[in-house]
Order: sequence, then structure tokens, then C-alpha cells
Amino acid sequence: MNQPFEPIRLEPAYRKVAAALIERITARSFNSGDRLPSETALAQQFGVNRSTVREALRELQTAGLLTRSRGSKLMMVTRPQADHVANSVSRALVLHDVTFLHVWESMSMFEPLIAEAAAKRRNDTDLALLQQAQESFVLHKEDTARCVHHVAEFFGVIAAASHNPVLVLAQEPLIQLLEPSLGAMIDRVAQARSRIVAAQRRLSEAIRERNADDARTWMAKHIRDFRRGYEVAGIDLEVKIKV
Amino acid sequence: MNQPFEPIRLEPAYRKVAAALIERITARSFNSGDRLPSETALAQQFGVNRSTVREALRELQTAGLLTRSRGSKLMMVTRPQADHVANSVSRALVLHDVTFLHVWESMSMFEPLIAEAAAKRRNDTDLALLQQAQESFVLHKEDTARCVHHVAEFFGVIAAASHNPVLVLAQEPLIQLLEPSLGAMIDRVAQARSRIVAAQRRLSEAIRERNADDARTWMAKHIRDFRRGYEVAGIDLEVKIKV
DNA sequence: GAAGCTGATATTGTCGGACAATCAGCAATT
DNA sequence: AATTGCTGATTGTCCGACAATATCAGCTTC
Repeated sequence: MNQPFEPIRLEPAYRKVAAALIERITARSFNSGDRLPSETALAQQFGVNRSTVREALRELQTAGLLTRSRGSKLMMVTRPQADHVANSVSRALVLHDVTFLHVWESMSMFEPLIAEAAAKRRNDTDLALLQQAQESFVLHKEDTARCVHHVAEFFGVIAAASHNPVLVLAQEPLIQLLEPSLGAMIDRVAQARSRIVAAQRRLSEAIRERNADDARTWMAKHIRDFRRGYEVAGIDLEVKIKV
Repeated sequence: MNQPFEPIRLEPAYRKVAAALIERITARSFNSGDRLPSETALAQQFGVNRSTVREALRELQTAGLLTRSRGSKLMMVTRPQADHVANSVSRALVLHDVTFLHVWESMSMFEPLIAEAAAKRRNDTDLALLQQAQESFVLHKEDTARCVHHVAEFFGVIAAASHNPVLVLAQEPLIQLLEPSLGAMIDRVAQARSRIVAAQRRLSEAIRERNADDARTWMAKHIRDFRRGYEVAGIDLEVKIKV
């Protein structure tokens, strides 16, 4: 008789509603692009108040499962976009006191392998996007914010070229965390821009020729270069990243 | 005068409130473990209705920034836990039609390097946890659900031993996605359990001795083994993972 | 027939108030 | 000292309301 009872957990209604909706979406009963029923309709169907439904909707919205296209009233079911998910991952990492060194180490581990996979599996569309990102960087060399954005784009295109959604999603938060400081680095290190241009050229060349080894090694160099850039710029790698 | 106006976006109040709260938390004005003011207090401070505050709170809750400790009424500020964040990442991946092959490929890329980092940086606590996970697996060999859970734990401990939060968070969703099917595999493949035990022993040995090379290669073998297990069990690797 | 305008309708965002359930802390009781 | 009962604070949920505006059908115009 010494057996303790399991703690009985009663979930609030808004959580149940959210769970029910999520279940429907992941089971593909709602397809991406479909419009959700109106709040009042949902409230009626679930037999709860509209306020309760609204609280549930906030949850789905935060999870990236619902979006409203620019200034529109209707809510659309959608597949969570990489940048949205990565956003909350980034925030989590910041709150876990992640440092530049942590991020850099992870990138030096992952990126070469991602580049290798991209070289093996890229298709023509990937190549076009890659070249476009590359050209955009050169074109906006002067505008720091913009060219940093194109560096991020370049990495994103490479990950996408691997045709493995896991790699895309794993990489995105790293880029997000690095982006702000990357601007500072580029501004302080004279040759940074030209070195990036050179690395991108080698990389896209290797990927175009499906040369996995070259892609890997050039990416490894590229990442090492970033670290040197940070050191030259006098950015402490052990410092915790802020938002 | 040709400059087009930027689309003016008017954010709803619940989003502004959420943003304000998130800003406070990431800026460490609220520390982990602090409890949030009551909903009515927040409503007064922000000058909005309590319903609006509640919608904002749902967002923070979903992001893992707020938790309620078991059946307690008070909301606690907290650092997003890995499993919570990984949950939404997993869901996102599922909705992006991720296959077992995608997950396996990512693990075969990441895990050996993670094991290598763990071997280099593990401390005594990590070792103890590793051994504990290892023993738990052996102890519950019969209970499939439980021993799968301990496989996940083993991987988690290795990632933690790298002392790089990025690696911990990058790995978690992969394990989560694999966990259910891993049970099916283990049940169908006779020697699966013993092979896992052997691999875990080699791995923790390598990590104990800080032998990075061994850790890497044994992990690589371990991961390859998983794939063979899936194939033997007749699980189609190209199939999309469901929740 | 296509394109543009118009007004009715539906939907969202926000508010105020209300009430039951229950959790925390304190007083009373044994 | 430990247990029980009480009280106030807090959450979960509901109802009803209203302004702003997105949507859509119908009408007008070319």
C-alpha cells in the first residue's frame, strides 16, 4: 500500500484546444495554405469561449504553424519557416549563455560537411541561387548591413543545396547569432570583404563541379578565416552573445 | 521622391506586450527562477486588458520562457529547456517532410564530431552521468520504451559533455525524431540491444580516456549500425517521419 | 466581358466585468 | 508540532460588447 499516486495533471482548455489544432495540422487534415475557420466557428466547434480559442491560437502562431499574410485578417496554416523556428532557438541559446566561440566551433564542425553534401547533391536551381547570392554580396560591398545579409544568404543557399531540411534548420540559428557581430567585424577588418569574396568564389566553384573534397576544405578555411577576422577585429570570442 | 514607403505595420497589443516581456527577460531584468507579476498587475502596468496580457503570456509560454512548476499557480521565468525547444523544431521538420534518411545523414555528420568534442572536454560529472545512462540501458533492456529513452539520454549526456550548448540543442530534435521508430527497430532486430550495449561501452571508454579519435570513430560506427538496424528491421528510410 | 467601386457582412482586436476553482499563507485546533 | 480550516490573491473560463477593417457579392462603368 506504499505505492504513491501519480500526480494527476489537468490541462487547461486553451492547451487542449491548441493540442487538438496542432494534431490536425501535423496529421495534414489542414494543408499548408488553407485558411483556419474563424475564431467564433472554432469556439463553437470546441464548445469553448472565443477568448479560450484565441489563447490557443497564440500558441500555434508562436510555433510558426499559423501566419497572417501582410495585413490580412485571415489566418493561414503554414509550415514553420526556418527563420521563425531559428529565432526561438537563437533566443534559447542566448539565454543559455552561448559564446561566439561556441557558435564558431559548431560552425567549424558543421559547415564543411554541409558544403560537402551540397556539392554532392546541388541541382541547377541551387547553382543559380548560389551565384545570385554571391553577386549580391559583391554588388553591395559598401553597405555593411546588406552585405552581411548576403553572407547569411550564401550560407543558407548552400544548406538548401544539401536538400536536407535538417541541415537547413540546424544552420539557421548559428547564422542568426553571428550576423550582428559579423557586421562589426567586417567594418573593422580591411581585407575581410575581399577574403569573403574569394572564399565564396572558390566554394561555389567547387559546388558547381560537384567536387565534395574541395567544397569541404574551402569551407573549413572560410570558417577559420572568420575566426581570424574576429580576433583581428579585437572581438572577444569568449563573450556571451546578446540579442 | 521615388522612394517607396515602407509598409507600415501596426502590431496588435498582445504582440507588443509579449515583445516587451521578452525584451526584459533576454536583457536579464528578470532572472531565471523569478516569478512574474500577476496578470492583473501586468495588465495595469501595460495599461491593457487582462485578456490581452494572457494572450501575450501564451506566446512566452510556448517559447519556453515561462513555466509553471507542477500544478502551481505562479509563473516562473526560465531558460528554455532543450527538450521544449527541440519539440517545436521536430514538429517543424516533420511538416517539412523530413525522412529517416535525412535525420540519419545529419546524425552521421554531427554525432562523431560531437563525441570527439566530448572526449576532449568531458569532466568527472559528465563521466558519472554517462556511466549512469549506460547502466540504466542495460538494467531496462527488456522494457523497450524505457531503454529507448536511455539511448536518448546517452546521446544527450555526450552532447552535454561537449560543454557547448549549441551542440546540445542541435542534437536534441534529431533524437526526438528517431526515438519512436528506434523502439520498433530494437524490437525487431535480435542483436540490436547487445550491439548498442557494446557501442556504448566503447564510446564511454574512449571518452573517459579522452581519446578523441576513438570516440569519433566508434560513434561513426554506432551510427552506421543504427542504419543497418533499420534496414534489417525493414523500415523504409525514405519514408516521411510522422509525429 | 473586364475592371473598378460600394456597401453589407464577417472577422479580428480589445475591452469590461463576472465567477468558480484553487493556491499560498496564516490562524485555530488538536 | 502537526493538522485543519479560513481568507485573500490568482488563474481559467465565460459572457457580452464595440470599433476597425478585410472580404465578398453585387452594381457600375468602360
